[in-house]
Amino acid sequence: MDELLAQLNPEQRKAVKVTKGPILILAGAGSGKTRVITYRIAYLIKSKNINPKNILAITFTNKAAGEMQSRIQTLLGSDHKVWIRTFHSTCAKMLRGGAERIGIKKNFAIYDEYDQLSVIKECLSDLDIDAKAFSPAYIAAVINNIKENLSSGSAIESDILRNVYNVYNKKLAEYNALDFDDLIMKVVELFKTDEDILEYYQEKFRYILVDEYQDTNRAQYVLTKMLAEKHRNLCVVGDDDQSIYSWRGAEIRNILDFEEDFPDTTVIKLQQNYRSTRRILKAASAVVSNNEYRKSKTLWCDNETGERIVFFDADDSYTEAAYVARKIMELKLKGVNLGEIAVFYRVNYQSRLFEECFITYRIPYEVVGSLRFYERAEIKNVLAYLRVINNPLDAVSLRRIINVPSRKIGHETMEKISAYGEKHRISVYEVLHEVDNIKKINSGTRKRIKNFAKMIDLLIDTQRQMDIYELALQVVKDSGYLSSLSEDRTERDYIRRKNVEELMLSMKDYARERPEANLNDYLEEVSLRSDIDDWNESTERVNLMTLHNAKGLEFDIVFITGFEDGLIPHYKSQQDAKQYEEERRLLYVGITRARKLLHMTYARQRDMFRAGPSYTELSPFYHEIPRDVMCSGYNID
DNA sequence: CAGGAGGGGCTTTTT
DNA sequence: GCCCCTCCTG
Repeated sequence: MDELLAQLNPEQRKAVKVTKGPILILAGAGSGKTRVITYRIAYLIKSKNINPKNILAITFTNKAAGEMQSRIQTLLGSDHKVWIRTFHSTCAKMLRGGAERIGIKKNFAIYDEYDQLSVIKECLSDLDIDAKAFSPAYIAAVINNIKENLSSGSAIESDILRNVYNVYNKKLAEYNALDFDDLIMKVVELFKTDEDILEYYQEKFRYILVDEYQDTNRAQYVLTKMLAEKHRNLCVVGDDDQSIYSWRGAEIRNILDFEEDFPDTTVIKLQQNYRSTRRILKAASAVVSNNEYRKSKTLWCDNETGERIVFFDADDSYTEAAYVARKIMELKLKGVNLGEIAVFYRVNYQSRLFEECFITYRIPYEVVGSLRFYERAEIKNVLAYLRVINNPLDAVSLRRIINVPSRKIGHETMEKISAYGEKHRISVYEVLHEVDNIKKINSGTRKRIKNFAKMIDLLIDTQRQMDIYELALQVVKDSGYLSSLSEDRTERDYIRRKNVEELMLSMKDYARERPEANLNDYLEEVSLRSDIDDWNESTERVNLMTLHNAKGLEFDIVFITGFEDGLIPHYKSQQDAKQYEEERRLLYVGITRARKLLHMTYARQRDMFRAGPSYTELSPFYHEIPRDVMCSGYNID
């Protein structure tokens, strides 16, 4: 351990060795944060003889959790039992244990954004509200806001919205489902309801560490505080300059006011940057220093001066993409690994132009996110079958698959089924079993419904004898879904079939790696998985991703594209000063990902979907970057 | 009454 | 460019 500690600078060492009481580690970009966190956990176990079971570490993504797991494993040279998870996954696990205490069955489904929108649309149709007057997306934002802040529905002023909120939650309860924010909120509720459970976890997790603390929301903050209250060994790590999730309810306040919440806090600032060149760091610091709302700190470094930041002013977005492609070709010729190159953009749809261009230039690339695998229709369909088998009350999934592939059970029929269920206070799934009582449905349709129900029942019965892969195979065969995809010979169906095959393969891996896991475990993991989790660092491909996804990563060479007013900062963030500052932080995050070389590009014309090309303005943040660290990229020809 | 075809609308970021 | 909704057909 001493050997390890010797590798750290004095501040880092202090961050590892102060194990008692509340600690705030303000870790600037590239200051060796991950190393400090992993060493800290290893130190607790090895030098302080803390039982690994008594440590909880919360990360922002599953990917980060996985990396931390393996790093600690390497440091300790053995298996360990530290809980390293995201907030959502931590809460899901806690709820699997104690949910029944607050009226949730433990096979609850986890609803993602799209499932949530389905439920909201159901509410609107039930309540006869025009979706044009209140858009589902807006309502989702209202609902999430309430839950993220642990506020109550009664705080909603609009009668209509308050009503939707209540009906929405009632439906989730009927479906035995929780949305993302419920996961956190319900655990807080559980802790408030059952002191024994809270005490159990307080006793269990004597040492708590929360990474990316600047991106926690109110609910997560309260949860953390409850857990840490007894032993008070709470270490939070973050950087207010990298807070980029306020739109998801994150409160930068949580990190800025930590010392007020815990007056005896040890504050440690990690301000030496080991990642980027001086010029890159200078640009990043200059940009972010324009923010009012931050803890002041100064990053410094001993690193090389490095190349100037290359700024390219393109006539249009196609030229921009071509510039990036050509620069990448040049780099490749110089022997640069393509995996060390990343292209960042503000919004997902920007990836398309780069993809098209890279294909013509034959540049291998990998897009993180965009068309998210687990959100593709065919994948969601297969998973919906599994979700119904796991939790037949899950009406969103049931509705999704009852007519996929087509069983001639359409909209009208489903309306009748829902109405019947509503009237007799039973679930949709139960209605399927007494469909003969609904005379309004013709006998042919009733027969088809009964066949469907029989198939699901059979799958429910047999699931216990199979692993997840075998079950899914049974599902796609019995349901006729696989053959329906095979029948058509369009390109689209081919891709869908390929995707389903890929899903099946991943299930096979899952079943092999985690033989003890059940269907419930699998579905939970898949529901909480993010794009970045599935991304593997490759040496062969250029990485394309949003600025948000770039957080926590680093690359030798970075392209920040679409450096325009309206994209960076995004036009929807320009009214509000706080949101505007967040856009600046987003840029800061992007710049600080680069180790050696940074390109920034701006397209004077960009196709907006409807009207043809529209003219753009250079980002106002451009003028915040000191002239002397930049140069022009015009000399490409 | 299911389901395909065609028109209109809209695109931030994500656990 | 894609998704959703509507309208029309079978």
